[in-house]
Amino acid sequence: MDVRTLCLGVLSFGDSSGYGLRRSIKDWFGHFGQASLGAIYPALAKLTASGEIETIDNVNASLEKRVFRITESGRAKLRDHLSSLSGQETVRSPFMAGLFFAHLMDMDDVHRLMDERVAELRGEQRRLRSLPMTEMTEGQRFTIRYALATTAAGIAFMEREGRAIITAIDRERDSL
Amino acid sequence: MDVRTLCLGVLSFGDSSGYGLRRSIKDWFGHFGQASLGAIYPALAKLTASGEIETIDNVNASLEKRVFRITESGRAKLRDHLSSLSGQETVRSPFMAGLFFAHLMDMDDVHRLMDERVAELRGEQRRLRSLPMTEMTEGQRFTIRYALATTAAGIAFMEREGRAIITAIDRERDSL
DNA sequence: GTGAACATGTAAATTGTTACATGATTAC
DNA sequence: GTAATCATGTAACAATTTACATGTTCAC
Repeated sequence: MDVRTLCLGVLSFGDSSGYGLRRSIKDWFGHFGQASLGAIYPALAKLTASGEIETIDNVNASLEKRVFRITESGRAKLRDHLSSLSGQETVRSPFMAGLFFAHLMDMDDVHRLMDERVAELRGEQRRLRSLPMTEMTEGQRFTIRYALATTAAGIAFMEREGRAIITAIDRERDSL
Repeated sequence: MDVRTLCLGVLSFGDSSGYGLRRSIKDWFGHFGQASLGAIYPALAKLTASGEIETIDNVNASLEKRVFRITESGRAKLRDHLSSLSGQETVRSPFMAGLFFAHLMDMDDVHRLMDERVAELRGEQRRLRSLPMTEMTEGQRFTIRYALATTAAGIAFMEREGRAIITAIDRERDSL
């Protein structure tokens, strides 16, 4: 899902500003997509140009804030995108990349990388658990439970094998 | 990890052609990174220009094949990259995106998406299990076991809740 | 008053995908 | 002979990150 579709997705639940979209994408969609502000604003410009979203009148004149609303045409486009989705997931994991090459790294860096990963996983767990599950659709809850299941598996694995691997890598290095 | 570093990573284990790199990245690194041919060839050109890799003499003259080898400078650069890695992982999951918006989709598409996801997970499991674990370093084995743990959790979740969610979404839709 | 968070936008640079274009080798 | 796989490379296009540039509002 690209940034344009991510924006349409958030807006399908309610109006938002560009800045608000960044928060929403991070908070609600963090487990399946991400977008930075520098990508969101141009995306909103394109969506406006193609009539998929529109700006609604600004109540607060002092604060320069534009609030966007999805149009019927935008909803149709969102539906279109959804029907052509695939089950392929892409993962970019600097953590695993590092460990794959742990034999080339300082032990301190390996250690730091593992600590950071555990912290990330716990943060992700916290984020997912803080989402308002009761107000969500079945599908939304499903994705959160799915993400929680894999996150929990990651944490469990790190707790089970994290400490041991550090000493194992260290031992292995001595023997090489 | 960008494509350049991915290429250096493969080459740190042995010489390879551009085409061979694509296979290796897919087969060994599929759980933490990916690269297409259209990205690999330009990356190799840049790495050659900066002296991080070099072409070695071609045995077979009829087949237009260039074999690359990492240089000492390339190994140093790889080490540099590795020491600045972070624990943050980015996931792009059209599958979860789709389910998050399942209330806007055709039931057929939801069904297909789930089938595709399970097939992907099983394929990933097969790939990971077919890797030559005994010939690997501790760190490499760790990443594979980690990836297998999260993949297994995904499969288990789908088996446990996959069928139920389809009927739940359908029921929910009727009630809206 | 000061720092965090809110708020918008642009631009350079990089990065990457997909498709195009071409041809050899291998296994059936 | 024909399909799959091996093999290289370019180019158009799309997408994205990071940094720059600016200003407001809110809570302490």
